[in-house]
Amino acid sequence: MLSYTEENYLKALLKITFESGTNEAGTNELATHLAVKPATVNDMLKKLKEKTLVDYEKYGKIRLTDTGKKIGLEIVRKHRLWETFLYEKLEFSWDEVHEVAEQLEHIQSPKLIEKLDKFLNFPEFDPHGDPIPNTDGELKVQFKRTLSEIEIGGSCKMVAVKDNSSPFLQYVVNVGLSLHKKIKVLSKQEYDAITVIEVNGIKSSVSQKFTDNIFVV
Amino acid sequence: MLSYTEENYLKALLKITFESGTNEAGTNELATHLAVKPATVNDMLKKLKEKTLVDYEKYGKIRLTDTGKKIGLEIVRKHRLWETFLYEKLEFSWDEVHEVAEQLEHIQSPKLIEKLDKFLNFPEFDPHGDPIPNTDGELKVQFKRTLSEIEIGGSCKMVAVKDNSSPFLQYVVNVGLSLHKKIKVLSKQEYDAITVIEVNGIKSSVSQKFTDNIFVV
DNA sequence: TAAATTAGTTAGACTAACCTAACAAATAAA
DNA sequence: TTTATTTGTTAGGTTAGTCTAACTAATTTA
Repeated sequence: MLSYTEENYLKALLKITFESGTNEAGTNELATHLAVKPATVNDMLKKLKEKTLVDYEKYGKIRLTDTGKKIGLEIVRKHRLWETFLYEKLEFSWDEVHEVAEQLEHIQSPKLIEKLDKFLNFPEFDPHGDPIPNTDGELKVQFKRTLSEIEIGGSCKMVAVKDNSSPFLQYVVNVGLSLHKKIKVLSKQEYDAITVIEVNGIKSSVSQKFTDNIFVV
Repeated sequence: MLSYTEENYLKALLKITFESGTNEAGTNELATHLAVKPATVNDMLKKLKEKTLVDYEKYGKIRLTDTGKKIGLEIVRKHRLWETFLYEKLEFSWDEVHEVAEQLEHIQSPKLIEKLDKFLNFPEFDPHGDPIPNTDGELKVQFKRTLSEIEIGGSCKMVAVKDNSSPFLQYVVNVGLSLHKKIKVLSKQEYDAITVIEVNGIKSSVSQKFTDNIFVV
């Protein structure tokens, strides 16, 4: 049985290594992610290595072992199922689900998660469009691009967000967007990539930062 | 913000002081309840006193302050709402809900509890028949007696159980009983108080220990 | 390639929650 | 009312997870 803290380290490592593409992470990087000091991470890495959850050598890169990855994915599964529950059943808004799910993901009860999954009718994606790993840690990968990649005059459908922070999600809601909404790209400035999009007939000008964080198909 | 552990101390104190009738608890008593050593309780009492959650003097009795009681009741509220959720929505059985609710009761999110309460349609009693405190810590008290107090030939309706342990609850299910079921008391041995009851037309012989732990009206 | 910067490590310290062992106070029993 | 028992306290120690400060290794830049 892992502690709350150990679980958080695995989850953060999963995120970092996945996003980096290289499957590797550094001490400082992980420290920043977890909002602790590098020295603290160093101590914890020794413990995680001892438990064969990570692979790492002094001054080397950090990698998750298969077991570490599996446990990390279980936590992600729990997190995303809880987010779905909060959003669909308890009427939480898009930007409120994450914080509470951060706590709920640590509840230890395999039965609870199975039952919750069933209660939610085995969802494949959470309210942010992120795939929910199944019991074996497998997840549906959907082909997707960022809104930035859509050519002028093109149309697409929003399927996920990259940034899960409240300010961003509230901004998304403000321009009339939500999951599965259709977006038209009307124009784009050469100079600063400011893009004019149309959602539900309403036009908005958004930045590159914004379009980079919207996933579409 | 209280720690998980501090919350458990308040909850245990609420239970002990309520059940004793005197509104007081002792160090050893509390230690037994929490499965820790008296020395540990002693340390924690100093901290709780510092935070004005308990009243106590060296070698004296432990009493909850109004604040301590209020917080304790909030935790009981959360615990019982979660039990109701697990039982009614996720099809957990009677004897499985407690353990998971012990974890869920510590999730910090007032909004979550409000929403859950609404989702469950503002229940007043949990699956064991225990009253759920409202936002102000008030709870519906229902007049009730134990099954032991019912005279021979009498009838009654089960409204709650006193013992929440799995073995007892499974036993209750085995004799065909559940909340709001009608019970007939057919006979009772003078010598050892073995009682023959009838539920749904099925007769069972049960001990005094059993009848003491069934609440009826 | 030598100096500067960044990344990672170590040692030593702190807090919360627990423990054991020894002791003191209060209560019950002889 | 003295003794025995139960109950509660204290002192000192442990572990997990955190920190700071000082250090070393690796990498980047001039």
